[in-house]
Amino acid sequence: MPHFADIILPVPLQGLFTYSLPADLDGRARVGSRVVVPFGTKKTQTGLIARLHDNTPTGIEVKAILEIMDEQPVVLPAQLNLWQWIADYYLCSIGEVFKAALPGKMKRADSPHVDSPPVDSPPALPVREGAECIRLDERMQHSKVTAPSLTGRAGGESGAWGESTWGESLPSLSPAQQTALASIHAEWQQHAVCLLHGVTSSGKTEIYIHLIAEALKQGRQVLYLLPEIVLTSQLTERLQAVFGDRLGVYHSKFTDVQRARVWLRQLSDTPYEIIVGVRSSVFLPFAKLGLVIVDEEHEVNFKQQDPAPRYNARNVAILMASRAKARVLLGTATPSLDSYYNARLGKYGLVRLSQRYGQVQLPEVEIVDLQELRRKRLIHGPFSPQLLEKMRQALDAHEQVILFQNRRGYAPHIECHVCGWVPRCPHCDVSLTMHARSGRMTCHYCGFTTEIPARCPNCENTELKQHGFGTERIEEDIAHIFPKARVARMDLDTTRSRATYEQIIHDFASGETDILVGTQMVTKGLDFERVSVVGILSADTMLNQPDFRAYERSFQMMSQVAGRAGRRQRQGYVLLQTMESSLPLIQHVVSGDYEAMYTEQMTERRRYAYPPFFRLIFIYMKHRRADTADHLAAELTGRLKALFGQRVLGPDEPPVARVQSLFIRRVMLKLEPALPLGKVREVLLQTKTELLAAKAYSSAQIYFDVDPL
DNA sequence: AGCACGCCGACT
DNA sequence: GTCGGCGTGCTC
Repeated sequence: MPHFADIILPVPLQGLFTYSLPADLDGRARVGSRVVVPFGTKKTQTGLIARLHDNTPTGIEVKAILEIMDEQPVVLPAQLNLWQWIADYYLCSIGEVFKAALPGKMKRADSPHVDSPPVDSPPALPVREGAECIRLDERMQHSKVTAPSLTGRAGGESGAWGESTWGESLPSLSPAQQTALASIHAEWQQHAVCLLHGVTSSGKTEIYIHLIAEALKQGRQVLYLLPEIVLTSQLTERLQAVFGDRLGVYHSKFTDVQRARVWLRQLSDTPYEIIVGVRSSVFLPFAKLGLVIVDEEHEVNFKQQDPAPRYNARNVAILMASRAKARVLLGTATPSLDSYYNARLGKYGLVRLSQRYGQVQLPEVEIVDLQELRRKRLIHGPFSPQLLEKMRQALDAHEQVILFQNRRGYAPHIECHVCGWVPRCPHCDVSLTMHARSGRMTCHYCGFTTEIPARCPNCENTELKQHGFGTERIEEDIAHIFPKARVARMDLDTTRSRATYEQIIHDFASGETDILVGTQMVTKGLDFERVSVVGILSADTMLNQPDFRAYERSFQMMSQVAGRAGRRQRQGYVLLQTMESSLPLIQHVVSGDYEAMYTEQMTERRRYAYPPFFRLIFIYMKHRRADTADHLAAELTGRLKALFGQRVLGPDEPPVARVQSLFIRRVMLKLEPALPLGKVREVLLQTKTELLAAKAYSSAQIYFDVDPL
């Protein structure tokens, strides 16, 4: 009988914590079970058993585990290994991974018992909070379905989704799709990962459905990753029509209880065979993973930005799949340079689908030269005469329009007409964005808001000048220009709740709105049948981002939003407004030439030693005092330069150098792929620990962003 | 990250 | 006289 347990606790501290196992509990202790332990000054904290052993720790006062919450593990050994890999690779603590992985409900010591999942209830159903709590441990009692779990249907109702039913409802494939499907199989003979480069509207989803059905037939599970929740409803409907209740959905707009249910169900004898979810679904337990689909694989959203773990779910999924001997399909119309490079190198298979489904033509893209229009004084607001004319034609023909402007709010900057005063966030180094609807100015970094002043606080002048156009302003202007058109706006401000964005999408899909104005949300893979015109109002806001990926990302966003035009029957029309009409990248968007963009960008990446040729690690430092942040950054840079030489760049200030009253400094590490990461990791963590141990820097924060996006 | 301890400013 | 600011140190 082991006497000690090494516990993972949800704290940003390296390592595990050793507790003693009281005699009355030791028979119940399992690796992967949750425990309640005393920690620090806190009475209780929920942790997870990572290891059981008999090595008496030295030099620390060992406390005893208070309670074991589970009879059976809630985290599988394979998951624990994955957590450790994530912590190592992304330079964070395993406790931070634990925190991100487990649904909140399952991490709380005060409510250790989760509603047991009624085996058949879909997670989307509203849950009666506070309904009778069944012990988690009893969940196994629900799995008295005699049928084999993975090959048969999941759940207790009879017959509705028997094999013949769903087998017959598979969508038929066009010759091009059939060829692609066969090619994917062929590539999978050689490569675990296959990249499906299929133009927008080429029918990738039908191919996915066939692949899913095949995996299920082999008794394996499928993980279908999507970059964003917005996309789940449309897709879920399509998949549910084929696979019914064998499908589970997992994302953050579901309640904790719903997510906990999905988790527990995946541990039961009757798990969902297909999980559709956003990045956090890579943390779910899979006993028999056979296929991972990463849809829109190029999306930045797969990388978690803020709190740690700053992991890339696409890459984690690929690793997971390789460990489970599962196949991976990366699908997109605009591959990330990284994935395309891997395909070119022969690390991934590559399959192309260059025809649109049903012979629909790719949209015609017309460049609108904003410089010329300004010079000739032919444009005042955000709309060119060409765009307005196309919109008018579309509306007259009862067709729809999408307008893409990658800025929310009303006006990104306002300024006193007389003295030049600009309202700024008191906590961050940014100017406030004006939101007209709420009558307030808001910081898009920390959420600070304040009323729009009636007069300049500096010179008392009442004229405040607005610069630039956000989606809110676009929406308002459109309402004036086309008073009869029904306009909707889709951005962070209008989609706070799941219901509202589903409503917006539903209304547009069903033709109840004519014009959809939005931020990058409208560029994602949404299917609308009657969109004939897409307007990209300002390509320049994307192109001018101070980021080496700005062009790659601009190409992706513009190509994706262009792909929303003319999805059925007729050719769509895209107007691309830009100040830099002669830029090669703009030409590549017009000609839909991914290869040209790839070749051009890869030349730049190679020349300046950026990914995919080099691996990047950003080291961020934050402190409430600017001088301390500077000193720390200088000290860290000096130490790293001594070890890594030319690979260290900086320190510099990120584009927004102060957020939430903390000054931010940044050091960039460019590492050649051959460099062993284990050693680098050790050195970085060591340096961090040493610097934070110094009294001057003890209240600073240091963290790493590995493979930043 | 929390959380408590501890040492200096404006308040009933 | 004390409430409370956040600097400092610790967590098996």
